[in-house]
Order: sequence, then structure tokens, then C-alpha cells
Amino acid sequence: MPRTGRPRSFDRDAAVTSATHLFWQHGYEGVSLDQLRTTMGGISSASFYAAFGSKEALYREALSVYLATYGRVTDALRDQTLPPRDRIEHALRRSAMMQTTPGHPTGCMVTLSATIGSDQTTALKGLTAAERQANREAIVLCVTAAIENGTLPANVDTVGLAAMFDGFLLGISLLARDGMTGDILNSAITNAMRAWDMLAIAPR
Amino acid sequence: MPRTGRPRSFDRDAAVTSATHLFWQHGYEGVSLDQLRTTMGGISSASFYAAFGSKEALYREALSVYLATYGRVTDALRDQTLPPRDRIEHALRRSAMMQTTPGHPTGCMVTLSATIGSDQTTALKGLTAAERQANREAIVLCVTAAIENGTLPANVDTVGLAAMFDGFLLGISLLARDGMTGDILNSAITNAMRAWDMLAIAPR
DNA sequence: CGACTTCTGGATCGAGTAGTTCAGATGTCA
DNA sequence: TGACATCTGAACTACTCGATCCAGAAGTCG
Repeated sequence: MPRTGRPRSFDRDAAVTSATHLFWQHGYEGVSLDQLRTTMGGISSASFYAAFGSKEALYREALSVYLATYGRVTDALRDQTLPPRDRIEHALRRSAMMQTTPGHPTGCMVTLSATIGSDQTTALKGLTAAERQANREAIVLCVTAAIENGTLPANVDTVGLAAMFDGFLLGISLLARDGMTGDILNSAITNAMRAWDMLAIAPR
Repeated sequence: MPRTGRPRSFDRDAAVTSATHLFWQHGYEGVSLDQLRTTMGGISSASFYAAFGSKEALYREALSVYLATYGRVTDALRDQTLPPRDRIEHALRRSAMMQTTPGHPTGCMVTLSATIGSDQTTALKGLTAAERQANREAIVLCVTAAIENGTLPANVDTVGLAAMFDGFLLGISLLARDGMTGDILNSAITNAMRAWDMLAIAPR
């Protein structure tokens, strides 16, 4: 917005990107202002607060950048053009691929960066918890849609089957953080989908 | 060991238990010395350091207490008296039950308390990572044992199937921390085991 | 050029961090 | 009882935390 005045001497977008990676890797409380300012090119405190407002505001911005980019891998869960089973499988495979791709931290920022920590971060934990809840509900909708279109029998335990995929999706973040490769994760996903297929071929 | 001298005025075991719960809930860096001393009955810094040495030493002690008690739920993975499939199912069900039982934090301390954080906690992260790795290897052994005894066909993707159960086991901690009930987790486990059964009934 | 706007470096703040020190209180044991 | 071992309360250290302030540098625009 400012038309006049001394221009900022650092690239704000690049700074947010590096902050996103730091929070993703170490969690909100695991990153200090010093680290943030250093990776942003050694800017001063004054510059930091003028540009971002506070550490918490920066985290919120970093998280929304994450959701708008890397986090899109679970969009498949809501892709009505795909069959319900494919929505889940695509989301799993894209998540596994993204979370093990070099160039950024492993695992998922929503799952890892604000899950545990002191009570002072309750508000931020709520942000990521809401995202996880949204995915949870989308997975349930995939199962109910499959029952409605006859892919899965009507007596399927909707919540239980959805929780299985939900839990596995969350677990992928921890596997990736522990160093598991994308190939192995893809094999694991193939096996997870067998739980769905077992129900799909069950006698009605 | 001390035979003489002024006796300690607080219950050391009870103090370790409350510390375990704090670390379990908030993670190593999410707990402050003030919190620890307060929940231990308001003991002083001097008493704390005389009894435990340091915050890190207390965490190590708390973790070993956890492993020797709550953490035993995954012992089933190594129970040679059980069929391989039951080893995995028992470990999953006992974990889900324990992690959702009231009276202590939800989820698993090994999975949650030292997974992310600043670089200063690398050593502690290694402790829990080693435990996860041990479970990982035990799950692989369950799969290979099932292949050897003919329960699963020889062409099963061992690592992929094991990673699926491993990932789901880890995910249970996050589901429990998000408030999922033990009943739903048990339903999810029933569905996860279908992936195994799908392979077990496959034509050779 | 000169008025105006914005950003920057550096000092600084108060609170909180883990950890230390020591005199004195409180116990055990011969 | 008295020598001794241990623990406790409170003050304190050295440091890091996130955040603020201000003087001056470095731009834009009429």
C-alpha cells in the first residue's frame, strides 16, 4: 500500500516462506524470534515487528500460506468429480508424496506444529485442530457417499472406517518425520486401501 | 540409600508420576520448572535439583517410568505365544484403550512428547525415536512370521503392510489427542485389520 | 531541492528460563 | 545427648524470551 517512504530492504514473501519452514520443522514454541530474524536475512527486531506484528501473527500467516500451498494435498477429499474411494486414496498418496519431498520439512505442519506445547498456545492449537476436524468430516462424507452410491454396503461402520483412514493419514506425518520414504508410504497406502476393498466385496 | 539425615519432605515417586503426566501432556519444552515444582507440592528449586539433578534428567526418568507402565501396551507385539495377527491387533487395541482412559493425558508419550521442538532437544527426541523404531521392527517381524507360518502369502509386501499398521498405531495418538473415544478407535482398528485379512484370504 | 513517509540498527525492557549457592532447619544414629 | 548427614527456603546468577522505543538513514513525490 505505501506509495512513498523508504522501501523494505528484505523480501517479505521469502521471509514468510522461510518462517513457514521453521514453524513446520520445529513447531510454534520451538522457534525463537532470533531464529526467525536470522533466517529472514538478519533483519532487526524493529523490522520484524513492523512487517509481521508479532510472532503469533507470523505463525498464523505462515499457517495460512501452508494451507494455501502444501496443505492443498488433501483437497482431493472434497473433489466431487472423483469416486469416494479415489478421494481418500488420492489424498493419502498426495500427502505422502508432499511430506517426503525434499526442499521443505517432512510431515504435515497441521499435524505436527501445534499439537502439543504449553497452555499458552491453546489458540494456535485450535487453528490446526480445526483443519484436522475438517479433514475428518470430509473422510466421513467419502464413506457415506460410497454407501449411498452402492460401492459400500449399507451396514458399514461409517465412523469406524473413516477413523481408520483419518488415523492413518495423521500417522503418515509421524512416519515421514521418522524418515520413512515416499515409496514405503505408498506401499502402506496400498495396504490401507485393502480395508475399503474388503468391505466393498463383502456379500450384501 | 541415605541411612541418616533429614528425610525428604515430599513423596519422590508421586512427584515423578506427576512430572510424567506433565511431560506427557505438554512435551518436554512445554513444561517449565515452575510448573513441575508446583505440581510436586510446591517444593523449592534446591529440593528439585537435589532429588532429580536437572529437568532433562527428570524427563528421562519420567519416560522410563512411562515405558515401564503405560508403555507396556505394545508388548503384545513381541508376545511369541500369540499368532502374528493377534500380536498386532492386541497392541493396537491396548494402545487405544490406554490412550483414552481417564486419569492421565490422552495419546502416547513416546509419540507426542518429544517429536518436534527446538534443536536443543535432539538427544531427547532420539530416546522416543528409538522406541518408535523398536515397535516398527517388531511389527515387521509379525508380518514376516505370518508369511513363514503360511498365514499370509509369500508375495506380501512386508515393509508396506508393516508401515500401514505402524502409521495407524502412531495416528491413534493424534486421534486420541483430538478427543476421539476409545469406542471409535476400536472400530477403526477392526477396519484396519481387514487389510491383513484381505491378504490372508487372497488366492495363492 | 525539500517535505514527507517509511524502514533500520541498536539499545533496552520486564518477564521468564534453567540452574546454583548457602545458612539454617530437621532429621538419624551411636 | 551430641555428632553427623541430608534436606529446605530464599536469594541470586546468567541468560533467553518476545516485544518496544527512538534517532537517523533511505527512500518517494510535488
